[in-house]
Amino acid sequence: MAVTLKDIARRVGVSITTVSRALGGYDDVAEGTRQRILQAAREMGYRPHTIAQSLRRQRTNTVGFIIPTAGPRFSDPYFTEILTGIGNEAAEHEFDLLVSTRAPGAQEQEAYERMVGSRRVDGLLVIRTRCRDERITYLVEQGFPFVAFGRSDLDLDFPYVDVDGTKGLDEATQYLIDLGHQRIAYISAPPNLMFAHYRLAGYKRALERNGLPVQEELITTGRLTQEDGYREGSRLLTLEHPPTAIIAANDLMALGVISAAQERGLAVGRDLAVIGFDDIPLAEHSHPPLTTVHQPIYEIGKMICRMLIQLIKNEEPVQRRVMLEPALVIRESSGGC
Amino acid sequence: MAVTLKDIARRVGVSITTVSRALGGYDDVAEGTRQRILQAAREMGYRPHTIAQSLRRQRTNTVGFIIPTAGPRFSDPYFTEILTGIGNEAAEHEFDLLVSTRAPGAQEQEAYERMVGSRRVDGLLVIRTRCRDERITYLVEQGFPFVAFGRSDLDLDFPYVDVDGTKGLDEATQYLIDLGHQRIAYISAPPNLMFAHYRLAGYKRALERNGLPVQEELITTGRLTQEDGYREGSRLLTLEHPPTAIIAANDLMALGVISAAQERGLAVGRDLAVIGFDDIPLAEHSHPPLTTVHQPIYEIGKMICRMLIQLIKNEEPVQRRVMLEPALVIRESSGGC
DNA sequence: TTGAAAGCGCTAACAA
DNA sequence: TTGTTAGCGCTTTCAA
Repeated sequence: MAVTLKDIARRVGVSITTVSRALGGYDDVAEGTRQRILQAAREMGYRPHTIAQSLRRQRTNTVGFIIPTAGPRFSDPYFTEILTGIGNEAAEHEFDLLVSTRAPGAQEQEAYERMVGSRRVDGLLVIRTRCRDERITYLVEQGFPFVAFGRSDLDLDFPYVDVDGTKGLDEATQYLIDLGHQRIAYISAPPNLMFAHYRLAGYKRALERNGLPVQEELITTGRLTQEDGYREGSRLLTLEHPPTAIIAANDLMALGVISAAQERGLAVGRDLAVIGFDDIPLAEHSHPPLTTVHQPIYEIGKMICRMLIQLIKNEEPVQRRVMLEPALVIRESSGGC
Repeated sequence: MAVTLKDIARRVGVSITTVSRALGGYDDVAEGTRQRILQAAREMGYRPHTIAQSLRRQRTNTVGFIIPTAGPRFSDPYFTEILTGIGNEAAEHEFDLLVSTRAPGAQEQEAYERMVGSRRVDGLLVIRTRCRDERITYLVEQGFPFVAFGRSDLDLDFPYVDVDGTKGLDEATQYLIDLGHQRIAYISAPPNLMFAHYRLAGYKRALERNGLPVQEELITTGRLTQEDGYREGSRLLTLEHPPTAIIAANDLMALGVISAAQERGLAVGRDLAVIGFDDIPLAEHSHPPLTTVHQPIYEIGKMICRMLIQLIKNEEPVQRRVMLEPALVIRESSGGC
């Protein structure tokens, strides 16, 4: 059976209260008593009963994270990386991490309501913000602490971290234009995702600034999977006037584009330039290595988790709205190096 | 403020106990009373306080999962997929999922002790079993419920699910031999992982059965990353007598091998055959599509989670030791189709 | 410096 | 069929 404060109290011959105080690090315990209690606790292998603490303190020391998965074979490396960041940061603060996996939709919303309503977590992490994001509306409405990765189009004030996708895509596009490309295609993300618009805007802005036409036939959409990148890439490459460069809204789709190009016997980097977004580890070791807009995914995971914990502890976070600069990482898939 | 049983009791004019019983679905509550209670609960938006329930019932309805991450940029798609399986199955049983992310080592062991000791979870999921696996020794010692993905070399009885890696690699190797390959290299997994040995044994068994020599220079090891696959692939391909086929212990390394081969101007599937293991979604859409030994990762996640929940609920699981058959999925990277 | 007592929200044994 | 009581393990007043 597990050791409780009661057991220690009985053994040392003091009250439960005193044991609690000694173990809690309060200074109104005589030094001798404290020593005896600490030693007994150590010898008996005492561990606080987190659940009991939570009930009493009305704080769970747990953050919740509902991963928006897309079907069973969902496996975007992006999520593992951000989860690692979140998990490691939580551990540093001795917070636990409660995870749910739900596809966007009714069940997902239910998961949010469950986590909030059951008071199992002190706060939530929301990633991949969406247009008119119901998760955010709900959490703001409930006054429940949360931090998002991504901005929102709602007129609501909430803490978030985001990467300037407009700037990232502008830079990527400009880079291709500087290399002489005139027909640059873009595979966008599902339009319900906030970042889809920012990135698309950056692509268009760069074209317009350089006096290049924004052509509808060169803009398409995929669901962020390698499969969709492959399919849309194939489609673009079989156009009557195919593009000489393709940018994808994320790396996974860019890798799909590379497959599509290679299947057609094109040498990526020479016959076709390809650029992605995210800089997942896979990007560096693809063939050819993928030029991409880097966002520090692991660090972002740590950051949103840290901000949330500060919020929970009522330490005002240093910054409520963090905007990070993306960085174009030039590798071989874009040619010109 | 959150609604409690007390609030409902006061409003309906009955005792807390009666409310608890009505909501708990017991049948010793008068139908009229029950209806009034249910309605009040609905109207007031009652949600049970999970933490309080846990403390009282001595059951958390939570399973723990400590993900063995390898560094910050850790992003094996394999883990997202198994996590999705675990998470979805847990949700079906109304169990929560507590996740930690720790690199194998002292901190990881601490995480196990913390989860067990703090009584935050009713059971644990252990994946990627290792030789003399300390996690398993500890959990068996503690008598703590857990289910593993992978066997162990310890003389201990515990429930697990595994895929017959020996058979999988035997089949893959035999397939290459049947295609006429004589020099087949193998990039193995870190030897502390249990599956490394099973798979290696399958490779050797197939060679020996066919009277082919097991050559040390054709057997090497990588840490399961694409980067290591790339590096070891490059090394193998620059041998004086390079292999005509390379099998990797997982898909990520196989993808690295493909990159290495393509960099050298080799056409994978024609000049070099490559086979992986896992069948991550990425494998299907690589260029060329990767021949690989399929294991149903998502289903395994669901299965170990289901078994654990049965164990926790004291329903004896149908099977304590499940061995799944792998299936060779032939695509273009191995040629011959 | 210490202890008694109350109570977080819930369940369950027992009594009525 | 319902209510009273006790208590899960802990923290935190308040009083001594």
